[in-house]
Amino acid sequence: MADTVPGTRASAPVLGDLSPDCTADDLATADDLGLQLVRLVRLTHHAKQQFTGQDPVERANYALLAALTHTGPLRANALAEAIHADPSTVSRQVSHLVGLGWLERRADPTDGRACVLAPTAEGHRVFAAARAHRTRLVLTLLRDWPETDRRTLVHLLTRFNAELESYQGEPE
Amino acid sequence: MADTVPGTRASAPVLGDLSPDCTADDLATADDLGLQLVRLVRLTHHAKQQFTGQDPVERANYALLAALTHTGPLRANALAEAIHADPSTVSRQVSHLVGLGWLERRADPTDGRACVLAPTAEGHRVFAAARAHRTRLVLTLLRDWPETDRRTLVHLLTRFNAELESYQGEPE
DNA sequence: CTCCTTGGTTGTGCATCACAACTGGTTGCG
DNA sequence: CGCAACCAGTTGTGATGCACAACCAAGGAG
Repeated sequence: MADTVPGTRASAPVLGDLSPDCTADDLATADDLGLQLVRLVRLTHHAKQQFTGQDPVERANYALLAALTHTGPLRANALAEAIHADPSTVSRQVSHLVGLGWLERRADPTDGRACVLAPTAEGHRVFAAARAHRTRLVLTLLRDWPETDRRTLVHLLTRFNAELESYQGEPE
Repeated sequence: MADTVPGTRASAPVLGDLSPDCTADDLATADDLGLQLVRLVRLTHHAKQQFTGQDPVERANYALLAALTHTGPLRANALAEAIHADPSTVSRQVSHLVGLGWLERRADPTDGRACVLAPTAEGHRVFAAARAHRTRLVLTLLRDWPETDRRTLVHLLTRFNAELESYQGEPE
């Protein structure tokens, strides 16, 4: 599936100067991984598109609730940073979720201007339901996989995410 | 990193009715995978954001070129289907790429109204460069990984993509 | 009291994309 | 031959999601 088209891959000429100390196999692996990552993003995007409307928790809102349930209550700016989003974006989404009654603004006792954000009981419930829905989908997709493979994928993907995340902190 | 917040996971009560024949471990794995997938999408999205402008090949254009170099020349509709996008979107993007001289419209000999799309030499060159750039990034991210792990990740991710893709064809 | 810092919100504009309506070439049937 | 159904592709329109920047408001230092 990778390099059936001549002149396309051009590994040697184009990629040859990437790093002196990596083999052609290394390059091929990295190249494939890039390919699959792009494909995954496309596929998930498309999947989200299809489920729009039927799932009550929109994608972005989901990220907010997930972050808050993971780390506990956060201030708006901290939340924005946690999900790698702009504070303005988070602000609007928070307003929305507060309007739905899924999120609660509590005054920070230590700083009057700050708001600490936390999911309400209803927020927790809705989020858990959405999460279950997602998990159900994953289970369906992986129904024929041996458990070890699933675990391995999770493990490697987690590590990859960590690499990516830390890289974004210091691109150098 | 997963379930440190009590009351959040709620695997047993919430996810208990997913499938009778899967263990709690299965659930936890699937749940984690869902989490990591969402995280990955977010991270890659953010990364794209940062590189916007410096990379000459925009994300969508990249997908077009990738599909064409993979499968060979395609008609517009076939291309749209290949990348899971709307024909209208593809049409505009194609116009853009043709304007840049990276894509070529050839009349289909078998059907006068159809256009077969193929990258130009320059298109191939630009795409290869972008691809090399991406590969370089992946190599950097995985520089400390053993090669076997990289291979395993690619393998499992490819399979996962295949599952997802075929699932989208027939959601039932 | 004043100025500066900091947390958060709103204004504005851009980019992406899908749905739907439309144009024009193609083929089949009377 | 000519009209009708059809199909490939394009354009109009609107929705969405997001970031940058300007803007308020609440501390805190002097």
